[in-house]
Formats: sequence, C-alpha cells, structure tokens
Amino acid sequence: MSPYTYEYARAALAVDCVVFGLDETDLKVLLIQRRIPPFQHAWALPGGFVRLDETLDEAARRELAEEAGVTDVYLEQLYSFSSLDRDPRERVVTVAYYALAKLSDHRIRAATDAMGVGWFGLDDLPKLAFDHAHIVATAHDRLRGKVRYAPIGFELLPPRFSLTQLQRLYELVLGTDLDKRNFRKKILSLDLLVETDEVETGVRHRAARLYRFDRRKYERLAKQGFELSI
Amino acid sequence: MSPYTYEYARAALAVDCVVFGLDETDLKVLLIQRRIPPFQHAWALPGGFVRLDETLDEAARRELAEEAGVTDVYLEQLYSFSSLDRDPRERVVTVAYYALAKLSDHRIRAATDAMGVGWFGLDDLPKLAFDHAHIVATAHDRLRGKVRYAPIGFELLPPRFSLTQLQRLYELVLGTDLDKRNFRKKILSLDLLVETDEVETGVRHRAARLYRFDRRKYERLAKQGFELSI
DNA sequence: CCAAAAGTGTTCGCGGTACACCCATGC
DNA sequence: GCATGGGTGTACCGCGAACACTTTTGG
Repeated sequence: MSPYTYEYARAALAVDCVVFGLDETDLKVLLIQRRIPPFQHAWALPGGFVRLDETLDEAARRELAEEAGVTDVYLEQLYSFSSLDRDPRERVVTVAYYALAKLSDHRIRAATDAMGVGWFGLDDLPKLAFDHAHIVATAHDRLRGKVRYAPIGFELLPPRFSLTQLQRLYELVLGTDLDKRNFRKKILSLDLLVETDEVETGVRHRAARLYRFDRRKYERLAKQGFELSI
Repeated sequence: MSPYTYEYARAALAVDCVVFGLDETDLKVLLIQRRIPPFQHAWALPGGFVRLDETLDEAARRELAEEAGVTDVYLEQLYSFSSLDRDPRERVVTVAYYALAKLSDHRIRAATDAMGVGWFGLDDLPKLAFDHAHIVATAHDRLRGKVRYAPIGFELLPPRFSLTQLQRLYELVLGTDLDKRNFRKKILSLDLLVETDEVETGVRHRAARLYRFDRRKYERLAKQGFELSI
C-alpha cells in the first residue's frame, strides 16, 4: 500500500483536453460527465493523471482514447494551470491540451455517442467542474488566434469540403462575418487548396464544388518563408 | 525522513526560466552555472522545484530571485517539457517560462554580476545542461512570434529609448534588417509612443530623441479591437 | 572639418475591402 | 417555377516596400 515516498511533497500532475468539433452550425466542445467525486455528475474535460512512463502528450492521447474514445486528432499543448485550490482534494497541477476533431469522421461520432459523453456548443456549455470553464476559454482564445496564421482549421473539416464550409469554420472560430467573394479570392490565392472533381451531395440546391487542403504545398511554401494569414 | 507518501508514483515538477536581455549589440540569455550534479559546472537555466504552496508563476519568480537576483521582469509561461529522460536522476516535468529583463536597470545588472551568473549571446551559448538548449530555442521562437503582435519588446528597453534602439531590438529579435524610414513611419503611426523632451547623452554624434511607450494608449486601442502588427 | 548617426518624403504596386447579380439544382 | 445557396468581377484606397540625402553634434 502507498509505496511511493519522496523527500519533499509533490503535487499531482494531470492533463486535461479541450476537444473542438465543428458541426453544421456550431463550434462544439466534447465533455464527459464525472462519475465520481469531486464534482460528481458535473460535466468536465476529459483528462486524468500523468503516469511516470509517459510524456504529457502521450498522457493526453491516452486519456482522450480511454475516456472519450477519441483518437487520431490534431493535438497541441495549451497551458499549465496551477492555482492552489483548483482541485478540492489536494494540489493538482494540470497541463491543458486542445484537440481538433473531425466530426465528419464516423469513428469519432460513434465513440462519442456513449453515455456520459457529449458535445456542447461553445456558447451553451453546462456548468463545468474544477477550473475547466477557464481552460475552455483559454483554448478558444488560442484557437481563434492560431487559426489565422496556421493551417489548422482543416483539422475540423472532412478531407473534402466546400468553400462555404471553410468560410463558416472561420466565421465560427473568429466570431465575425466574412465576405464570400473576398474570402474565396483570398483563400484560393494562397494556393493551398486543390479543386477535386467531386461536389456536395444530398443538398436540394446547386451542389458546391469540393476542395482538399494540400499539405505538401503548404510545407513547400512555409519553407520558403511564406506567411499564411487569413 | 522522507515523509511524503502517495498511492501512485509522482513526477517531480520544476520550473525553468529563459531570461532575455538586450545590450548594445546582442540579444542575451541569462544562465547560471550549476554547483551540484547532475551537470555539475555546466551552464543551465535558472529554475528549480515547485513547492506545494505556490503556483507555477510564483515558483518561477521565486527561483529567478533566489538563483539570479532577478526581480520585476515581464514573465510569461512558455511550454511544459516532459521527455522521460530529460533529467538523469528521475522523472522531472518542467514548466518553462520566459522573461524579458531591462539590462538598463542597474539592479538587474548588479544582481547578475555574481559569480556563476552570466549573460550569453543567443548565438554564442555554451553547452547547456538537461534539455535547456531546446527550451531556449523554443523561447526564442515564441519571442520572435509574439514581439510582432504584442507590445512586449518595450520590456527589454529602458523606459526612455530612441527609435534606433527600438529598431535594433526588432532586428535582433526577428533576425532581419529593417528599413529605417519605413520602421519609423510605421511605429509612429501606431500612436503608441510619446515623444519626450529628452535626448540621448554621452554619444559623440547627433543625439537621438527619446520616446516612451504609452501603455494607456495601447490598452485603449486594444480594447477597440485595434491590432498591432509590426 | 570630419566622423557618425539622426532625421526626413515620395513613388509604386499589391492586397484588402466594399459591393450585387445571375446560375444551377432539387423539389 | 420557386426556393436555396453557389459562384463570380471590379473599382478604390491604404499600406508596405524601395530608395538617398541633409542635418546635427562631439571631438
């Protein structure tokens, strides 16, 4: 029992993940309902304690898989939170991550269909456990800032998407309206998208052309000192 | 002895600080020489273990004061590093910070005049302990990125500075040359600087006008959705 | 008077912004 | 044929980039 002994007191170290997903109308966050105290039954970010044989990134991916069934997402470290009283049990420092999941991916949809896992609109979050509301706000700030100069928005879209979908993504993340013609001109002039020969299906109006993001092109341009800015 | 016992193994939690300073010709980093193993006698970032009664920010400031005599600096959390083997003794996760110090501040100069504390040019660093070279590189990247859209460069300059000093700051941080006329036009058009009635002294050529950064003006503009970009 | 850096304006071209109508499709 | 969103072009303006000479000062 309790065999781990140290000369000085140690904080517990945890990771928590803000997983963003984009549906037809909203930018959403994945939450799980806690089964045990503290904050039993409250909604919280997926996360948990870091093991000694894994890095923080590995811990974040493991918790995402275990607690929410989420795998193969874009994942990036966000910030470390360390208020003395952020966990009522004892001193816990958490390293927060944010992830971008493709809600179009059926594996993600299926996995997060479980009891106690839910997607909530960013403006419609339930009361969250711990300081998780603060972490979500920080993640949204980071996403809003980063989406403008790094090609990460595509991580929220299906592999093939219409320009209208892409524009809606930016509008939702940035919280502003964008002009359709100017947006298209700008995004196409960056020469990062490739037109496919597919079009939207299942819509009862003219079907939109689908594009895909060409990571090769992006990396080639980035290497030349090209600066993305949307 | 060794009275702290836990049910699960815990990593030790540390903070490390990359302190930047600007002198007449270089962007420098503050290092301290280790007195004890591991990496005895090697140069390293100031830092140390986090206590249970302090936040990460507090730990960073405490270590800066204790190990390097540095106080009253701009301080910002950088990133958390967690490779399994980054410390040969045991598992240590470190939360890195970066700080911007005014080398013009005599208190800073005096404190860092001690044995075993030194300022090193970014391109002229000694071999560093642990993964500290990697941390310094990450901090430089962050500074390079952030200085362009946030008014943090001023934290490296004296309260009153010439436009040439400011330009040299940007050139050193960004690693590029800037056009004098364009730089002045741009920076003055932002309406963040106030001309003072002082001029440089002790130079044997025409003395430059000194300016100061007006934080009030910046905050007022920032609140209006103004976007800095240099 | 000489060395050194301060200070100053104009031109050009690109990219951002504002703005409205016709087209294709499914029902 | 109608509702719905897809798709397209132009004019204007402001900002970034390129570029060189005169002024001031101390020694």
